[in-house]
Amino acid sequence: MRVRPEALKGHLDGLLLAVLENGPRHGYAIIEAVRTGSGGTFDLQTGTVYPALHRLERAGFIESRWHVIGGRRRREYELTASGRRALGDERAVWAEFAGAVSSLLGGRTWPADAS
Amino acid sequence: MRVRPEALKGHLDGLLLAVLENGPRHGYAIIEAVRTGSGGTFDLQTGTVYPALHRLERAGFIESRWHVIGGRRRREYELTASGRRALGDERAVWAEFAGAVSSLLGGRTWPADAS
DNA sequence: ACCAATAGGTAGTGATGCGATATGTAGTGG
DNA sequence: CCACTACATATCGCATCACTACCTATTGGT
Repeated sequence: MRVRPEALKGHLDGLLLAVLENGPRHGYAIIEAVRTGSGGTFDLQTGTVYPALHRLERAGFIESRWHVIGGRRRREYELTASGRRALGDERAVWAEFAGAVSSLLGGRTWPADAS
Repeated sequence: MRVRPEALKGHLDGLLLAVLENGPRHGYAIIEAVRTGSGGTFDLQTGTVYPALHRLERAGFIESRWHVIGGRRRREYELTASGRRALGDERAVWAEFAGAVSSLLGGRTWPADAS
């Protein structure tokens, strides 16, 4: 993780949903997709991802099916229709959040220096 | 707060430092600057800001001085040199973080750059 | 006298990502 | 046959940190 760990709080679910938008994946593959897709910025721990996946499944945003491939059990997660809507919401939230932070952080000294 | 509260985690300090870059402010004024500067997205509570300011002061990123203006006590916070460096770090961290999230979320909802 | 706005503050809570740890299979090197 | 590594899933306790709720106090308007 090249950024402070807490920074991800509140944004993880959206990332996981976005990865699953490109087709079903199992946990390990999701971790890799996030790592490569973020250019190495996010290197999630399994203790981060699996609880998050269970949470998303309880919320009805993803569904899972067990597979056994080469004697190795895999649980594949897939976006539900509800999850697709949630992803849309996440994108809107992110756009507003990122816009607000960027405007404050990068914002050149706006003239509202009221005194 | 128009975004989920947890979303701010890990990014608040940078916003406060950025506001103080435009000159010393007291707590209430900081809250207003964040609200207007974020276009209303971030409406911070006093219980959010004051502990954060104390934390930043303990870390040496800001300094405070008491004033009494019209019988009302105000505590004005000011960026230190160390805080200015920290703000630079925060900006770099935010750029990397936002880039990674945007790249994963895919939605090209967020302006590519300035220029 | 009362009340809203301003101004500063603390305590407790809850959500959640992380580190550590456990379990198990499959393949490789010695 | 054993050690080791990579793959794969899972759980638990911890620490962080913003939030809610609450408190005190002054000013100025009604």
